[in-house]
Amino acid sequence: MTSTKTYTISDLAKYFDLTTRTIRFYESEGLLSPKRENNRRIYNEKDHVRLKLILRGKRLGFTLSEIKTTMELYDNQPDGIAQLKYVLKVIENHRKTLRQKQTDIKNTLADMDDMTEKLMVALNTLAEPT
Amino acid sequence: MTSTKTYTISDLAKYFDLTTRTIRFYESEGLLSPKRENNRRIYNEKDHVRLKLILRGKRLGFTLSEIKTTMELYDNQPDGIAQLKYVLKVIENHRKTLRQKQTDIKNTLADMDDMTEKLMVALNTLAEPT
DNA sequence: CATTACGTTTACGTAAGCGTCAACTCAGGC
DNA sequence: GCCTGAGTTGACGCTTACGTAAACGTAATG
Repeated sequence: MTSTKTYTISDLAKYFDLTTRTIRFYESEGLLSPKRENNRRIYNEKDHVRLKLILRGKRLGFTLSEIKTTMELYDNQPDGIAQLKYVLKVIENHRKTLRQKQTDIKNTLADMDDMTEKLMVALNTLAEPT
Repeated sequence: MTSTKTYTISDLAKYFDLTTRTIRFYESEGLLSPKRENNRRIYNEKDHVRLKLILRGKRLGFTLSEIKTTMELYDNQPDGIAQLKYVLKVIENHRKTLRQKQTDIKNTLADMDDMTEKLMVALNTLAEPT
């Protein structure tokens, strides 16, 4: 038994705090393709993971079609040498994008630290008048 | 002389690799408000910095209205104690969001490393047949 | 059997982020 | 005086990522 856990659409909706509408939309965009049982969608572990990855991608600011392209890239095991090299290149580009985001975050956090300090000083001088 | 460098709209467009349309759009959304000289927009250093911050926010996946709200928060020095505490709270929330993004990036990079290794192995076995 | 809960598709609506004319102004060069 | 280049304000169009309502099916429950 390879742990064949399944989920209904509302199971997933609750778990990820989404609406069922959203999940169906992701399917219509080709990001998910669950099995059907008399027309009801049945999701398995793989679908669960995919949805998790979709949301992670969204939090990072990627569009659904970018996320789709990436997942397809990872899904299809490339066969030829050219294919393999191509995928490696694409991944390297993704790495660059993510590293850019990392420095963006670092800088933003630094700005926020500055701001926080100034605010704390202002708060202290207001809260403790001589 | 406090270095009063100024820019035209196309100066900024070139520098940040945007269209002038985009810059005007940001202004119409209240994110920029350059001086005018006989109806021409004149941008100064502060505007330059703001635009840089806008783009950084965009790269991190924030909407323009989120970016606007944040910049307004940072611009207006809060006066009352309640105001100060409120701003500190908001900043703390932003920090949480950014930290979430940081772990998202870390996980994604780890996934990409896994993928890269598999691809390299496949590439080697293809490139060096016994 | 009627209700309730949960699911389905189809279709229209909307906000965000610009692209793309159109129609006009204004300063500088020849 | 005319052209050209750069700037200006509308206004319409398009895509993305869903919300929302309509109209219906199915399964379990009292």
